[in-house]
Amino acid sequence: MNYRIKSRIWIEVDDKVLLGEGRVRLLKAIDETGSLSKAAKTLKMSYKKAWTLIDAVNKSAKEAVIISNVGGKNGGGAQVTPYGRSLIQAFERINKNCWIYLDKQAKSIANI
Amino acid sequence: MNYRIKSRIWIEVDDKVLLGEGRVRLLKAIDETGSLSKAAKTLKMSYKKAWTLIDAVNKSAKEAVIISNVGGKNGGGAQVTPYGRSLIQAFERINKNCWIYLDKQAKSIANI
DNA sequence: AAGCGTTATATTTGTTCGGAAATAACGATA
DNA sequence: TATCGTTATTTCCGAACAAATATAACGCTT
Repeated sequence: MNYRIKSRIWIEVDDKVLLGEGRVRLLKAIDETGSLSKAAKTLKMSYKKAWTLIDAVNKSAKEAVIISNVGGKNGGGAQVTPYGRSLIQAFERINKNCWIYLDKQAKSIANI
Repeated sequence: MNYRIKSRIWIEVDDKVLLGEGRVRLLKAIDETGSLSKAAKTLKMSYKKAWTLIDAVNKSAKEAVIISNVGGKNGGGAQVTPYGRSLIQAFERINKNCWIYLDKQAKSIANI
């Protein structure tokens, strides 16, 4: 049979979700655009959803993952901290390796 | 930091979900009780939800995962096929190994 | 033929979730 | 001080999802 094994992984701290696939995607978009609203637009998600996700990240993280500035030049913006970037990097590396492992496992059960 | 990496995996066939954690739990309960309604009761889920899950499994599977008998002695019942059992076994093995892998990875990022 | 316990299915009711929109707050800039 | 574009937050509504309820179908058992 032609099986495929899919997965969702996420990082928790103190039983609270810190980072999942959606949040990582959003953080990367923020890193590229420098703004929460622009990031939401490029991901075709509502500003509210983006804000809610970031709010949850901030409530779980013990160290700042993004810093946001309200008002000021161009109205403000948001930036991913170096800590945030290293988390993103770690997540993506682990996630990719997980896929590779599961693809291998899928082949191993192709005969059943 | 004290990170934990959690996961959800599922098996797809032709882009349709065949088995996930919930369905495996249900199938195991059916295997133990010999009945869909009894399985639903032990898992504290509504009969309808259980039936919907099994219906989805049947629609995705090319080979029978469970066989159900309606009417007759004791009103009928449901049984997991040998194919279903081997799928359950494979799922649980792969899932467990996935956890082990992710726990290892969590330790590897404890310093960030 | 009636009763029973099950699978199978439809219908209704409740609950949660996400999007849309409106509004406030903010601080550089002009 | 007025403007601007952003972050921050609330309210409302509909849709999607889950649960509860009701009912049909079925075939052994008595």
